[in-house]
Amino acid sequence: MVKAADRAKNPARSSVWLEKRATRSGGGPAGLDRDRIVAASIRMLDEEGLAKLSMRKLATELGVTAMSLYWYVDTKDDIIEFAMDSVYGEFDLAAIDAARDWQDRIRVLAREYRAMLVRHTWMSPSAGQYLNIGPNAIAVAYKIQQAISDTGLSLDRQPGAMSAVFQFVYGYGTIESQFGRRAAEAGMSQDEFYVDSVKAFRDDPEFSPQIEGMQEILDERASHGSVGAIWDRDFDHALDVLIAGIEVMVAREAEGARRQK
Amino acid sequence: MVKAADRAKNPARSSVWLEKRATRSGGGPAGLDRDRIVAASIRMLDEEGLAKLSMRKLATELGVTAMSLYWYVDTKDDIIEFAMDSVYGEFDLAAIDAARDWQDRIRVLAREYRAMLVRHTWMSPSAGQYLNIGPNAIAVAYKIQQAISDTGLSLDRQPGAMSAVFQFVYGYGTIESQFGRRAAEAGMSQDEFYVDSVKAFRDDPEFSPQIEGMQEILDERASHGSVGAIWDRDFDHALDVLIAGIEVMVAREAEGARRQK
DNA sequence: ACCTGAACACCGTTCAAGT
DNA sequence: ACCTGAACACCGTTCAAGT
Repeated sequence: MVKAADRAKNPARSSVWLEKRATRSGGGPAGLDRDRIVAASIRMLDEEGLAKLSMRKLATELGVTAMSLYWYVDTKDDIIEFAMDSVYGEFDLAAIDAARDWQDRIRVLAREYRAMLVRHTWMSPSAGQYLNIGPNAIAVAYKIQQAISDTGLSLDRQPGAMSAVFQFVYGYGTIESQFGRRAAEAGMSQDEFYVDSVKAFRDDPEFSPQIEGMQEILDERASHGSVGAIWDRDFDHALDVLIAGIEVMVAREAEGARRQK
Repeated sequence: MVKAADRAKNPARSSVWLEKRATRSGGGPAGLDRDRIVAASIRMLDEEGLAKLSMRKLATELGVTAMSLYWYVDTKDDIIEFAMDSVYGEFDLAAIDAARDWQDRIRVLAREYRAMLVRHTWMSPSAGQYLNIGPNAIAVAYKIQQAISDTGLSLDRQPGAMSAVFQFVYGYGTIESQFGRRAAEAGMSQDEFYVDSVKAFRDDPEFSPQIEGMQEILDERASHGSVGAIWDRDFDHALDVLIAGIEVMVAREAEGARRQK
C-alpha cells in the first residue's frame, strides 16, 4: 500500500485512484470495509459539513476506533476523494444521453452538476483541491467532453467552450451551495438569510455611495420572488448566454471555412 | 467588540465588516496593529498556503504570542476576511475605467480577477466561504455591475450575464490556481506536473475505453505549447464565447422591443 | 490598553501491541 | 488480517493574570 508520505513525493501517484486496492467487503470482525466507510462519511459530510468531519467522529459513527480506518485508507484525504467520486456517481447518465441536441445535452449536464453541488455543500470546496480522476468523475467528464464535441467546434476552441460552461457551473454552484450552507448554519431559511444580509449590507454607512448604484439590481431581484426562484432564473439566463455564445463561435468558424474556398 | 460566538447567533452580523473598530496603529508595546497582522498573514498565506496558516505561527512571525492576536481580531476567520479584502484592493480600478467599451471592460475585469486568484492561491477556497463585503470587494463588485449594466441588457437579464462571466472566472481561476499550487507543492514546474498527471491518468488500465475518446483533446493541447500558454488560450476563448453570448442577448432584446411596436 | 502562560478540548497520524 | 491504546505533534480559543 502506498503511504501518504510516499505519494507526496511522487505527484503522479498523488491520487488514491492510481493504485490497485483489494476491495473485500465486510470480512473483518467489525464488519468494516471501504464502502461502509465512504457511505458513512458522505452522510456525515452532508449533515455536519466538511469542517466537522474528523477521523475520530467518523470511527465512532461506525462503532470502531479512529485507527481502524487507517487499515482501509492512508489518510483522511483519501476518504474525501472516495466520497467525491461516489457522489459523481449520482449523475443520471441516461438522461444526458436522451438529450435531443448538444444544446439540450449541455443544459441537462449543467443542471445535474449544479444540483449535485447544492445537494452536497462539501463538494465544491473539495473539488477544488483534488484531481478528480475517479471512475465516476471520469465518466461525467467524458459526457461533458462529448457534448462539447457535438457542437462541431474545432478542437482548439473546444476546451475554451467547455471551460466557459462548466467552470461557470462550478462557480455558480459554489456560491449557491455556500449560501445555503450559511443560511442553514444560522438556522434560517434562504429567504430570511437573504433579507438579513441585504439589510446589514445596506445599513452600513461606509458603502452608501456605491450601494446607490447597486440598489436597483437588489430591488429587481427582491421583486422577482423567493431566493430559490432567483437562483433558478439567473442560472437559466446564464446558460442562455453560454449556449448563444457557442452558437456564434460555431457560425464564425463555418463562415471562416467558407471564405477560405 | 462582538465575539465570534455572538456573531454566529446573529447572521446579519456574521462579517467583520459590519462592526466599527478602532484602528489605532502600532501604539502598543509590541508595535502590533491590525494592518501589520493582515500584511503578515497575506505573506504567509502566499508562501505556505491556507492549510499551513496557524495563529501560533503567525504570532511567532510577528514576534509575539498567539494570544496577543486576539486583542485585534475575534477569530482566525476574521484575519482571513481582512486579508481577502486587502487583496481585492490590488485590482487596478483605473485600468478598468480606461476601457473603451463594455466588451473591453469585461475582459480587463476578468483578466484582473483571474490573475488575482492565481497570484493568491488561498483566495478561491476562502472566497467561497465568506461573504466578501469588505470595502475593496464592494468596489470591485461595483465595477463589475457597471460593466454589465453598460451592455444595455434589461435589469432581469443582468444578473445572469454577470454570473456567466464572473462565476466562470472564479471557477477557472480556482482550477488554474490549485493546479499551480499542487505543482509547486510537488516541487515541479506546471509543465512537468501536467505531463506526469496525463501519463498517470493514461497508464491506468481501468479507464482506457473512455480515454480513447479524450485522447485527441489531450494531444491537441500538448501540441499547442506550454501549460501556461494553454491556460491563456482557453481562457481567452471562453471569454470570446461569453461576450458573443451577451451580444446575442442584447440583440434579441432589441429585436423583441422592435416587434412590440 | 495591551500582552502572556497555562489550560481546555480538540485534531491527524504513527507505532507497537493485541487477537 | 484486522483492530486497538497510548502517544506525538499539532490545532483554535478562553481565562485569569501580569504590566
